[in-house]
Amino acid sequence: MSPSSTEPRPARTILHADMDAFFVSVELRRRPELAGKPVVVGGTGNRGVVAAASYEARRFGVHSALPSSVARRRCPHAVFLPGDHALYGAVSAQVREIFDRYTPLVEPLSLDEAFLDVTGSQRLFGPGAEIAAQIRAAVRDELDLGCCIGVARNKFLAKLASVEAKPVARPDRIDPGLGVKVVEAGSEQTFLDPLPVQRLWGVGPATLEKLHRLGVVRVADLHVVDRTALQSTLGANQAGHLLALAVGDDDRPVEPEREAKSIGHEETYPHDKHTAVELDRELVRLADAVAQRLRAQGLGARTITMKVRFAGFVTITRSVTTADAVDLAPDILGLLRPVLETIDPTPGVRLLGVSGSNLTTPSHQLSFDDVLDAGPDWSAATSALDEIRGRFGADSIGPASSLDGRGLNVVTRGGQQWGPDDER
DNA sequence: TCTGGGGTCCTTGTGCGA
DNA sequence: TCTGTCGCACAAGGACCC
Repeated sequence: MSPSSTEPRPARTILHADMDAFFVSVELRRRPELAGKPVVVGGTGNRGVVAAASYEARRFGVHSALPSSVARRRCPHAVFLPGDHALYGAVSAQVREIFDRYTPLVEPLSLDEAFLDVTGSQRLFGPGAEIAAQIRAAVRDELDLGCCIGVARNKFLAKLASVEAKPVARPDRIDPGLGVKVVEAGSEQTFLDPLPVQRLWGVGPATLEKLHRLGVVRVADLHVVDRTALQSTLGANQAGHLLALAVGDDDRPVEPEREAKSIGHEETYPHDKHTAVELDRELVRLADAVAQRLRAQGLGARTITMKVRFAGFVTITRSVTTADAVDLAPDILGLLRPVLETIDPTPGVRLLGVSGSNLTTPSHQLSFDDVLDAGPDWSAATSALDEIRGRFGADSIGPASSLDGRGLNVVTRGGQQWGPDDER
């Protein structure tokens, strides 16, 4: 037990801001004629998924992560847009500027969500609910976008509150929602108890199934469940986590700067790949993309992981850990090629991925012995590569062995992030 | 209906040295 | 020398999040 757990914690005021159908709302700013219509942003191919749906599309059961093919069936008259990640990133930065006016403690969760700790801002701007209203007004007036904000004493409650503040699409109408929802001190349990248990952070389909078997359907059920059974079903860690959330306990701080723990790329192909030659070509592109991002952040990876998803959706990962961190594509390839050779591609591979973890500073500085050794100087060649890409764009140059007549680099953010186009 | 891409965190199993 | 155990690091996979 840490000393702090026996002392009363200072009360905090946390906001969770969540943009309304963010990607769709950004698209509507440049295509206002689509306002009021079902609009879906996401993968356009048959293997894509929905990234965002307008509330008009949600009335037909279209939601994020739904396969695009299903979305088209449910709402054939919707307008489907491929998405523009670069634009969303730029608008997200503008939203962030508004948040920054109210507190330096802003923790982005994604392009369209953030936590704000406004505990120290209230003397200047008023209570949390007031700050939330000011932020909403600024986002609406300056950026022509909607957002909902939850206000509570911690991140977990604030996030739940923002969901309660959101508009709701029903088959016959769209309820506009509260916009701002405050969970007042002392009312937390009344707020939590009736909620379905899957609203707790960390309860997905698998955990929900286990909880249902224990008779836990709502948050209130966690107060009376047999704790031994809960622990043996979920493990002590997850059981403790859920019991704490069920009484509204969450002391995680708002962290403005979080360091990445892994950097990776993966790609689903419109048609399965069946040969080692094809997979090797894809591996070259992925390794090059990951290496490029590692170098851009001044990092190297000690662990390199390859992910393979077969036609039947069975997914395996294989990783290699080295003493020295790598940030060059040839080094990553050198580690992964022997692993790839153990994979039988004949059943069909639908996805290949490469990621680096155990991130640290790279260790490819050449020693005198390396220079004497007549091997290729990948470090110098890669620096030149990065410079060319910096000046002429990411597609301007790439490894020749990755060429197959359809472009040089992997599809990165801004491309088909939500699945492949059918023709690719 | 058939499942993206970017991540994080946790659990379990295994190998190894003390 | 053999065996058991403990702690640690790593590998692999699962679950979850947006």
